[in-house]
Amino acid sequence: MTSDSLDLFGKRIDPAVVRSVPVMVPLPVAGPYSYAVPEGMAVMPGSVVQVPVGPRKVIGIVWDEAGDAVDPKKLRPIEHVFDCPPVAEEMRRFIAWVSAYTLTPPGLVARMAVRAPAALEPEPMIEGLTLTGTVPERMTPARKRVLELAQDGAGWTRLGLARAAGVSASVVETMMKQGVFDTVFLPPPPAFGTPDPDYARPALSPDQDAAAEDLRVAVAADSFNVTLIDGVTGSGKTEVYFEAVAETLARGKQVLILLPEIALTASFLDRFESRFGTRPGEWHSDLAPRMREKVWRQTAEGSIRVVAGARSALFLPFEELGLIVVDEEHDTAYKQEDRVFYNARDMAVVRARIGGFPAVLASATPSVESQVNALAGRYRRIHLPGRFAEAALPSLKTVDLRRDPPKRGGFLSPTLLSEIDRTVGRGEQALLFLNRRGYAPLTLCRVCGHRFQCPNCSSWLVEHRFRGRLMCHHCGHGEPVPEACPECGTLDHLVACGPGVERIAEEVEQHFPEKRTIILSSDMAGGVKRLRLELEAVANGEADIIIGTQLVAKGHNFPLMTLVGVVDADIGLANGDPRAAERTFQLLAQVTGRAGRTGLASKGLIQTYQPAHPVMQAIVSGDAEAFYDREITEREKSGLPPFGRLAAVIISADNRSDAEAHARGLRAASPAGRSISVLGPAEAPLALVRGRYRFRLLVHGSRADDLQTFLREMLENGPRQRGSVRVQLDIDPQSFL
DNA sequence: ACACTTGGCGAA
DNA sequence: TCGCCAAGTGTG
Repeated sequence: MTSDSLDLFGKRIDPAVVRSVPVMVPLPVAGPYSYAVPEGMAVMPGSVVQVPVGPRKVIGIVWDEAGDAVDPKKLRPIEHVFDCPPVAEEMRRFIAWVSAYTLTPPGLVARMAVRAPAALEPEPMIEGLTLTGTVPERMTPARKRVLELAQDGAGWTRLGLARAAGVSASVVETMMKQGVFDTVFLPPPPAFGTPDPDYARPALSPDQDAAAEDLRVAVAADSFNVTLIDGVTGSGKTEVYFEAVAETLARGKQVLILLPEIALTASFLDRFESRFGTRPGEWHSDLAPRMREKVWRQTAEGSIRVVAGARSALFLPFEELGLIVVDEEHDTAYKQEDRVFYNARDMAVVRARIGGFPAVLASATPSVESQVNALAGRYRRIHLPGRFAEAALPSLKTVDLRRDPPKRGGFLSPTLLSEIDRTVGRGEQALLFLNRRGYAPLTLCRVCGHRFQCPNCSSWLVEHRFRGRLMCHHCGHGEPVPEACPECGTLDHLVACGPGVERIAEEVEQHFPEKRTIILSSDMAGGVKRLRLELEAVANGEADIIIGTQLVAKGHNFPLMTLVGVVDADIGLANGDPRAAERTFQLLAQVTGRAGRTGLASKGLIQTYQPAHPVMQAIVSGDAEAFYDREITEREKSGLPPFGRLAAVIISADNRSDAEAHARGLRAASPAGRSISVLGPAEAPLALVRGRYRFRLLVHGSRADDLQTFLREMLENGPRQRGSVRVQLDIDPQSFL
């Protein structure tokens, strides 16, 4: 090969005449790479292709604009164009926007849109049968039945026909051999039925009907708008936004319903089915690979009209999306905190804006930022005033733990215990809520005071008595509970401090030994499947007293539940998180909302040391508006999100001392009023989880060269992308509208 | 992201 | 001097 010709496809070609296209490859690089298009290959922007990168092959998307220019001699050919609909222009713009906003290399965002590799080729055709007109050599009753069924036409498979006729497969086989049937190839049947907007129109209350009409208007406008719909749990938000879904379907467009942790909300699929006559397409992380492919493909081809999915469903290749609903919009599960950092609720709004269609955010306890957007008029607001039909709101009271303390060694106050007694005595269910897994959140040695700490991340190890282990809830580290203190060697002097759900269960069993007690905790053995079964068992009344963590706050319906006791409402109020009050309010409102859904009179008792705290006041009085107003004012005062400017930077480097050195330089360069914190790789995620920082920076030690310049520039001009440095905005409600 | 190369350090 | 592993580099 001479230096100025290119050995492409075995022919020498003048590089000047090789056609090349930009291809977005799934690598953390600044832009698309250029590839040669072999003669006879047809590609267009959006085509999904296989290209070589170094020694491996990757899936890429043909892009619109070229990246950095490259020496034509380096061009390598596209190896394959997948036989699937090209990634739509809307989706490509969305990918580019998300990349810029989250400061993630575009290739890594693009990768999320083509993550069902086998779906890129058409689904294999199914072998079907048609009648040839030939009659069987001997007519038997079985053969006759088969023939009769086959008359009515299309789409029989060998097995399906045999089964429908009630004969064995060999009957059909023999008939085929005799030439009665021809085999034809049929397209595979759609994995999901077509939802019918008129299947079961619900009976709505006047309030709900007005809200539904309001949403229908928003959908009918056929343009970008955002509606925030709120109302207490049980007020019928789902029924109302289903009407927006129906309207969109009637207009021939597809719908995406985002749900947090869909794996656990089977009841949602049932509700959808009873309204629309069929289940929606499902999309979440533990979907079987085969189903994943089907859903991806059929969403792209338009045979799936509605997808209910977790946050990653935002990147599905809808053919003609016309509405996104974000249910439980306040839920933190919408934040993806690895690789590409994004909040699916915000990106859903962006997706809608790019597509020019409406978005609906629904929650009984909206996030403060959505509240702000509604108040500022950027979002339309629909409020559902009360519960529907006979369902009464629980009457809520605080229990002042200072005046009404539990017995020594216990965590349940006499007031709460006697209320549990009364409730289960009537054959109803009581839920005790405590957002702490395990037995005790801290273990120490009574002799020397040694506290068990995680070797990786400096948080306390949580005792799990069932498993006999000490676990780190932050990084997953676990070790057996030792018999002797590792510090002073004393035997049997370890003491558990504070309650976890296991310990509350122990206390409950002491008081109510004859009652059926169950713990519902996300880390119980048996995983998601078992948990789903247990939730169902509880709903069917197979337990009297339920002790649950956070997950019981999430949308499950327990018809017999008439008492909710919050064991310690103050958890999480004093952890330095600027959103602590908001989170606590949401959690308490959601968990107390579990009671009384089917009309039985119900109660909520909230144990707290701070009955005068604004959160407790708001919960007990039901005055959410006042609480939000206060929260917003507080944030304005403190300059915290969503109103603040850059508050802090976390540097997480492989090498802590490198990070410190960078930070020293940065502090010198930083404009006044902006603080910078440096945390090592282990501490940074913990601080982020606690929400103390608005900005994060993950710096990979080996690529830190540009860090100094990058950060200085960012502090002065706002975020930009550079190298492999990644920055995430926590919340900034104005910047994406 | 991932495969490959480089360079620093401990054992031979 | 070798061999190993962490750090660094390039991919079209």
